[in-house]
Amino acid sequence: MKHIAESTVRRLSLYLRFLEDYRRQGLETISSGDLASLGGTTSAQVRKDLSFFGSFGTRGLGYSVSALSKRIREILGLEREWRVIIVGAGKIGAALAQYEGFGYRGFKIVGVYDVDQARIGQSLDGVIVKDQQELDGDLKSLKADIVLIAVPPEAAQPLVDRVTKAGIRGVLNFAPAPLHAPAGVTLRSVDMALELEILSYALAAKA
Amino acid sequence: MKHIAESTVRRLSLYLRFLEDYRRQGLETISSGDLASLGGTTSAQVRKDLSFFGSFGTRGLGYSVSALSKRIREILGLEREWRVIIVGAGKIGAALAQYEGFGYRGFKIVGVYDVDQARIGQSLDGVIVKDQQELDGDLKSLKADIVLIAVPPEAAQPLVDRVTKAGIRGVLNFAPAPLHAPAGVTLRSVDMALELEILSYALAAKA
DNA sequence: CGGCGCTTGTGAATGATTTCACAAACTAAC
DNA sequence: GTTAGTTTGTGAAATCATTCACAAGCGCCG
Ligand SMILES: NC(=O)c1ccc[n+]([C@@H]2O[C@H](COP(=O)([O-])OP(=O)(O)OC[C@H]3O[C@@H](n4cnc5c(N)ncnc54)[C@H](O)[C@@H]3O)[C@@H](O)[C@H]2O)c1
Ligand SMILES: NC(=O)c1ccc[n+]([C@@H]2O[C@H](COP(=O)([O-])OP(=O)(O)OC[C@H]3O[C@@H](n4cnc5c(N)ncnc54)[C@H](O)[C@@H]3O)[C@@H](O)[C@H]2O)c1
Repeated sequence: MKHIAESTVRRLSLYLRFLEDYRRQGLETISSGDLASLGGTTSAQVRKDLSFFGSFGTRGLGYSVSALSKRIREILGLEREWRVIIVGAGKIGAALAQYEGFGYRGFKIVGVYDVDQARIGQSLDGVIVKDQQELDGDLKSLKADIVLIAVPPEAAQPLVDRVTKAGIRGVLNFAPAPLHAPAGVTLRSVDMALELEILSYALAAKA
Repeated sequence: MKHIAESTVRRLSLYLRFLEDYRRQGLETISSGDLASLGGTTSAQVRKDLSFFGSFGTRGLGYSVSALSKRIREILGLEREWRVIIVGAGKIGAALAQYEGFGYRGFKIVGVYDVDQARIGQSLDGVIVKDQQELDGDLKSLKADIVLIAVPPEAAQPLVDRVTKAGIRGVLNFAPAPLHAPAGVTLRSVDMALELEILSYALAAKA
């Protein structure tokens, strides 16, 4: 398969949301134009995105909501369950652990870890916070696929090294630190302060 | 000024972090190669990014850490303070309200709002949660520049309409909903479930 | 003070992504 | 069954972003 741009994958994920809204409304077909106006893009963009993976539509009609949902789910790897571990049960880690938006798409929180004795033992939405010393063993025994990093920035790189050594191939980081992972590991970062700075740039540029 | 790509702005913001690390270490100059290896890009990319705004370096030597920091701060609009209001004092809203990473860069939380009587009156790191009925008036009296949306998805679009009507021109949204804002308003969304789905795609594509 | 070595700044080239534009394929209506 | 009206799928064109490659500028050393 040819390399697919991240922007395309991001949009596919959005299209899936819109498809689910349509399904909830009982609609059976959707056109590239509909998907485009919901997603703030163009119909040509939608069709091009889908065309990388095949042709799923019916000319004159559009796309079957259920068939396209299913296909996008397959493309994104969402037909399976992904087992997720959160490290750092502080403010953001706790919020993530209790976030319903993950479970809904097949991301299951199977463990939460911290160093702080005061936090260990706490229950976060059914998951008990465990001591980070148990992390290395649990990564394997719990068959974790993905680790979310919610520890202070200086603890983030050692943690990446640790979990990748244990075989983890997907990491989503929330600490504002420049991280590096070995080849074969996908590491993404969400940086909220950075998002605000981009907003700041846009606002400052206007004035 | 020519239009600057978001990817460039995002990198500038990263460079600023690295410059601050260098300053903390007492280093006075930094080369495009240094910035590049910290940021996982190339030295040509760094120089090109900076060249959109002028030429700040010294050939043979590199960039003055303090002068370049200052210049990037100006470019990003970070010499001033931005007044931020958070709407939704739930799990993520509370975490954001208490996040130190914002204040550090001149983003000051001046108010937090909710509908839930149980949450109103709570103190989050010094800021008292107020009733959302007071929001419209406070947006002006508190001179807010930016609103962070941390309410359930269905409440997000009405909120965008409301705050933009009150004159807000910058919105950072955390709800997984497709939002639209009038022209002149910069609206960005952070969507964590989407980030996990992109990760899912990458992991699934490998296997 | 002259030359060496390093690093910048930037056009030109390449590569990636988006948009355009239209033939082909289908539905629905009559 | 024919036709009018849609909407897809996709090459080609246009735009946007990154990388290349190198002349020019500057510090430093002798
Ligand atoms: N609070 C937010 O809204 C927010 C937003 C964006 C990013 N972040 C980032 O997320 C990270 C956590 O932020 P927070 O606000 O939740 O801070 P926090 O201090 O509330 O939580 C950090 C937690 O990590 C734990 N920890 C530290 N080292 C650890 C280790 N080696 N192993 C396991 N656990 C460890 C601490 O005990 C603490 O409970 C920081 O890097 C922060 O910059 C936070
Ligand atoms: N928890 C997370 O980690 C997380 C992560 C990503 C995104 N989100 C998104 O952020 C939003 C909030 O999530 P949460 O987990 O904090 O949920 P939550 O239920 O804990 O918080 C939502 C809060 O918003 C308040 N609210 C509802 N309508 C309001 C209105 N019109 N005005 C003011 N306040 C209002 C509620 O009273 C509640 O306190 C949701 O859209 C969610 O999808 C949450």
